[in-house]
Amino acid sequence: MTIEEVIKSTVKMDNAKKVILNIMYTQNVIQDHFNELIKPYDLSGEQYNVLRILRGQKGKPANMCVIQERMLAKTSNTTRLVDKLLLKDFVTRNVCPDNRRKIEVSITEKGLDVLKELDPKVDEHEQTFANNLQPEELVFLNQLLEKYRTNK
Amino acid sequence: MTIEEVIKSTVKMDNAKKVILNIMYTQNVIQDHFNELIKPYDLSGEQYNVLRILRGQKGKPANMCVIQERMLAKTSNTTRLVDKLLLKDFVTRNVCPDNRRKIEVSITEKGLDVLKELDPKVDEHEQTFANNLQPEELVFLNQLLEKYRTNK
DNA sequence: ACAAAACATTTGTATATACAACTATTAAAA
DNA sequence: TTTTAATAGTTGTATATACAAATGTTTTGT
Repeated sequence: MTIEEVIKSTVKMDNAKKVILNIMYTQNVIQDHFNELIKPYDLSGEQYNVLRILRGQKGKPANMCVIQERMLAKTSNTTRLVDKLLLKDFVTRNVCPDNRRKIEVSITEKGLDVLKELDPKVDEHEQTFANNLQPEELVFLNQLLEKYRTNK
Repeated sequence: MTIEEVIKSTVKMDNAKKVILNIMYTQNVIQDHFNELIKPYDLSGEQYNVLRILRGQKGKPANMCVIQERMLAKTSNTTRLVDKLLLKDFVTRNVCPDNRRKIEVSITEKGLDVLKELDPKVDEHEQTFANNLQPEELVFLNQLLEKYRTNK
């Protein structure tokens, strides 16, 4: 389905406009698909993202600002995302003893278990889309997107 | 900047994962850039989107469900978006005389004026990104994204 | 040592997203 | 014709996004 069909556009668009819409819409499609996947786990997409970042720390706790800078949506409100994860016992939160401005956030066993259970489903989610392209096309798509973002 | 640099990833990712992150992140970058652009106009991105759809009707009013299906984010709450636009006198809203379940939404002169003022800035926004690619690359990027979405 | 600046995080407010429940109206079935 | 089902839109609740202001802590400058 072309982007014109998706938004039922009557007028002709130039490629600059089409690319923007295609990226915005594709992101929406991916996100909707992913939300279906994690819905039974009482997690939002961004909460999942935070858990992934914490697991990536390999035992080392992460400060709020470290989490922030590793997230895709740079304007997310990390405090409140961590609040939600705390309520579900997926993370712990402690004041850093060396610098009391900082907060140390760590993923719990329970959090790791949820991620482990989700791992194969997330892989499948990624593959479902990726399978539509040839391996070389995937590489090229990454290159084009990175080039498209130059200086932004 | 590669997507690994953006999220400061330490571990190696396969291309299926990279593409998802690249699309999600690129969408974020585009949106942040666009939000900067419309901030002075007291419009959100989705509100702007609704106005664009209404202008595309060329005088003919649009029902709520028509607006809904033309939006990129298919789960947006059209009622409340139109509410906000009404408060700013950018649209009118009337019950459809033929079918009282339906609502007819139209863009006002004031709404058209805002769009007209924004048009060159939006074009520039689109070009800023598009200029990073060659014309053929733009075409190819569109094709890859559309193929990537196959059956979704 | 003290004030000012920088830093890390939290809180408040408005809007948006996601989704389920609800109301009203029209169309279809019995 | 009365009930049932389908359709169109609204409202409620929880979460997320965007951004500014506020709080508390540490660092820097004098």
